Amino acid sequence: MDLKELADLIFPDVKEISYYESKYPERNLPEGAIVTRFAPSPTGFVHVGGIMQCVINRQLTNQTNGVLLLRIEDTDQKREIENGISQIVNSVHDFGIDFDEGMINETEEKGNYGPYKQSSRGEIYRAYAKYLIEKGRAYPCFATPEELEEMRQKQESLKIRTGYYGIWAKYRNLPIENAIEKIKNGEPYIVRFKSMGREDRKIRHHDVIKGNIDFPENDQDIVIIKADGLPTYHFAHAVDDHLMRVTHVIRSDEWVSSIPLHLELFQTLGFKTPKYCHYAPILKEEDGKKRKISKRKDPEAAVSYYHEEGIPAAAVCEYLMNIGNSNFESWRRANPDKPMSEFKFELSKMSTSGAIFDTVKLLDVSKNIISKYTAEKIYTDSLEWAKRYDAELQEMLERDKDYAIKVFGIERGNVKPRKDIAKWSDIKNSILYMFDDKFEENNEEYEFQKITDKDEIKTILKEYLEKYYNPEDDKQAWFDKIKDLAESLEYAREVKEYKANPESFKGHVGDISTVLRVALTKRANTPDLYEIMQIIGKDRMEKRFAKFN
RNA sequence: GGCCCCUUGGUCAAGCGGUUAAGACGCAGCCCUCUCAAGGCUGAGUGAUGGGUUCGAUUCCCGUAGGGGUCACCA
Repeated sequence: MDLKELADLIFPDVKEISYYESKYPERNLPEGAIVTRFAPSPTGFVHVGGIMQCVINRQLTNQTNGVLLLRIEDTDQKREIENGISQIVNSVHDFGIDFDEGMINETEEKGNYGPYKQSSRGEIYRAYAKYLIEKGRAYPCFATPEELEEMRQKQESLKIRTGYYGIWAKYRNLPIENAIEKIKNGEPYIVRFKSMGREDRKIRHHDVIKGNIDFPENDQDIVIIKADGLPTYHFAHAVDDHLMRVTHVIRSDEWVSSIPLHLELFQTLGFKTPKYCHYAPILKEEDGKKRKISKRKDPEAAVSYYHEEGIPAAAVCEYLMNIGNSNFESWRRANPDKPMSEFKFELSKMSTSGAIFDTVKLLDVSKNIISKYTAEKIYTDSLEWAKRYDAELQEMLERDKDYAIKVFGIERGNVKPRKDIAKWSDIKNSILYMFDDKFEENNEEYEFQKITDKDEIKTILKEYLEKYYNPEDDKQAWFDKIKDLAESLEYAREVKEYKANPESFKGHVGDISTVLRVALTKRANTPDLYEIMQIIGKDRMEKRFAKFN
């Protein structure tokens, strides 16, 4: 009766691990290339934290000519959802990120280090589990869940550490022949790792982001193969990241406490440990306290939020990059036109404490990005958004493409482009008055600011159209004429002039142009009035002004 | 509770023993040949707390408090 026999009994038909070691050889990549992975469970949409991880992973692998792979961690089949994998691939793709290797939909994958779905890797995990049993570093455990629960309660009442370790590891030293007998009798069991660690010994680990961390050694005999035959996260992590030749494990810091375990697992399996990079998750403030941003409670955690609001994916990526490496912001200032991919991301510059997600700042980033777009791109992107979320806007944009592009071209395409759009859901309201039917439907009152006398307004509008407005004028001539009109009606040509002697005038040019602006748009604030008049044209201006006759 | 991590303005943060403690967002004010958006300038606002070490601590050490993570046959 020896370990080999026990191992053969538990895992009769598996390959030697040497088979897998040679099947998945070291990757032939340039010095310093980072191989990393995004490894979600297919339990629903990716959330911002996941996107942030992908943005960072993509940046790092691109800048080192490395590999980014998508591995699906579906070892908990209770939690799976329909089309979970496609949803992940698509939502990440929407942010401009694609994977070099891994799953591409529910069933297909690409790359030479697969399968990339853990539920398809059963025989691999079993091979390594068998190897551990043969080495005497794993063993079958027959404890029932009830037994385990009872043990935990006992430990709690004794105020000692909970878990399956030391004297509490009931089946750790079960004689092999007893184990074999129990298995032959059909008693249910799972496979546990046999830890050689001691809680009273310290280890120091260097995390790429967090720096040195000291922990007690792991001494828990954790489960490596569950009753369903699938591995636990910890075991799959070691086997997969080794076999996929992952160099950097970049994951949220909820995993730091598992580092001692993972280190022992890698060492016992004879694997080279990857570099660990634990980053702090994105937080949300609530009632003065910080907590991890949550898909259920926080709309901005779900990627669908950004689509619905019409915030460009590029803006979200840049904002997340900024959370990752705060020096990105100054790089972006210095390099306004370079693609984000040229920024050199550094893991060691990531913050060790979590950042609260700042939607206001995101909108500022977005505003800057959109300000660099051409009118055509704004047209295309906002139309695409409108098709999904705003039928009215879609109709407005589609009925005359050239006209819509002209509207988006107001104060755009010059050195100092207009910066007033932060998201596509903003634009309908800001261009409504450029469309006659929408302008007519608008029931708001005309809010003339300073000049409210009806006859005065009538005079201004009438005189302006009859004597002053000429569509051929350039902007300077156009403005000079408004000044001429102002002067003729006893308003100051210049605001300063008026301010110096307010009693000598009825008002100033600004008051006159406000009347024109409000009569034309029902808005007191609009972009450049000259351009608006150019686009609307004299005929339509006459119609709008005619209301005051 | 044990173990581990974190703590600079409202938010993101730079700094790595000597600084008037950067910068960005936000906020307030002023300026910019018409209103906005933008831009420019100015301003308010910061190292949780108590001890050390040191000529000198935001920076190093210890304690305290607060916050977070983790202690599953979930990842």
